[in-house]
Amino acid sequence: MILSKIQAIRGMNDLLPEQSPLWQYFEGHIRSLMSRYGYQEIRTPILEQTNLFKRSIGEVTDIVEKEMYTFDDRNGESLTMRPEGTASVVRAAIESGLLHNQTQRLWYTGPMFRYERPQKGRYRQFHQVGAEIFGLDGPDIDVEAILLTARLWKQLGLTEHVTLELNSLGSNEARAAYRERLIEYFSAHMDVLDEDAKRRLHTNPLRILDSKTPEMQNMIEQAPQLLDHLDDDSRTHFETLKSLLDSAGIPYVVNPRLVRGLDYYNRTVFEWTTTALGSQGTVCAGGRYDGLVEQLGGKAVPAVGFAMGVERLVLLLDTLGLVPGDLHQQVDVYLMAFGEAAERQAMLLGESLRDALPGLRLQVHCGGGSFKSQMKKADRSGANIALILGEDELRDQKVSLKYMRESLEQQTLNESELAQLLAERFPNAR
RNA sequence: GUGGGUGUAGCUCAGUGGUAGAGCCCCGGAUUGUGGCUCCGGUGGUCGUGGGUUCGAUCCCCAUCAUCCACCCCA
Repeated sequence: MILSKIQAIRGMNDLLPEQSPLWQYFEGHIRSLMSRYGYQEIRTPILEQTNLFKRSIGEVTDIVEKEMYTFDDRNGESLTMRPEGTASVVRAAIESGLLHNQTQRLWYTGPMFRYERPQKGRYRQFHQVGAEIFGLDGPDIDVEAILLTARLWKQLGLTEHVTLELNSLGSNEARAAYRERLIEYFSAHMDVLDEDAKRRLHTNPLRILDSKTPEMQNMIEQAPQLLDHLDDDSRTHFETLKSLLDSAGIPYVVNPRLVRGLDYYNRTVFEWTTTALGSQGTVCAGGRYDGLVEQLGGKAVPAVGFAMGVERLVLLLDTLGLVPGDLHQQVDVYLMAFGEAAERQAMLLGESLRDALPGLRLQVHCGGGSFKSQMKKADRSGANIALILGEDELRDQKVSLKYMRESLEQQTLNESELAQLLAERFPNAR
């Protein structure tokens, strides 16, 4: 009788051993980078009260309307698996008093959940790395956030493959006023609007500017420009931002149609995009959200942040062949043993080598098998050195050392000679 | 939610209306304690699932599920 197989939930993937070194490589860069800029890690629960996301992301956004994993807890309270990280971080920061008369530079990473049709670079459980900075309202901190991401691209070899797009949404008031003007303008051109545009007219009119429908292009060209309706402060903020980026040597493209999908943004918004991933081209996006803290019940505090999609970036590295070659080599030394007494000895030798060389990646063979089969496993492990503990070695209290990848002669050593040789050979192991 | 492609061995894929094959992987041997190359042998599949047509379906038809890509939207 064959039982039906239980499969992973649609759009939720296992990270298999073959892929994990690449993820660790990426995460390693993130950790050190954040620390180099003085950002502190924050971890928040995956589940939150549903209202948190409704109040922050916006009731009429796609995310809230149809993409959230929402269900009732056993006590009847509505819970939601976080579709993004900012709302939770703001909630936690307010709740713990982190925003009381102080600035904070925070970062986070973890899984996010959105009920969407999966496709390349888009999954129902996906991972983001993000940063949120509170208590600073100048363009200098916006630039810092961008510089941080630019440095990451440089470290990963991605600089030439990504483009920075910039826009300013203005103050919340200016944005609201512009929104009304847009609705007015589009309403006067109802005959040209397609289905999508009509649907969005009163929910997210700014999005209509992004439409690719050919018949609408002329009309969109003539539409009032967001950048022409900025308030003076926002204009100055944006001009300074651009000038700081210029002096830092960071190229960018001003995209007047760049509108983020979440309601809480104001002033600076930016996206890093690539053309190498098909239709999901955004690998990192962020912006300023000066009103959100207050909106979620805190004292008004300016804030800026960004989030990047880990799956997309890992995929990009893979696609572009930017994965370091030695990443998949997971073992330095493979220790084989033949016969019960030697196996017992090998286990002890392994532990003693790990005591002496904490950084050494040593795999001890288990499960017996012929000389040939163990040698084969040593080869497949990727180890540069194989250690052999057989009858002869056991009798002489020695270990044979064989170089698997170089034409160096095999040696027979006692344990202290062995430890010394390995220490020289793997300087980082000590 | 909409559209299209694909589901055959662990993986990558051939194939035919008469119940299946290759390469890789894995195991063993040629080689008593020396891997990679070569050669030989072996394990492994209710051909996604359910129904229909048929004497007979892995193949044709329908449904369903999964997966991929695109739209929408987004990291």
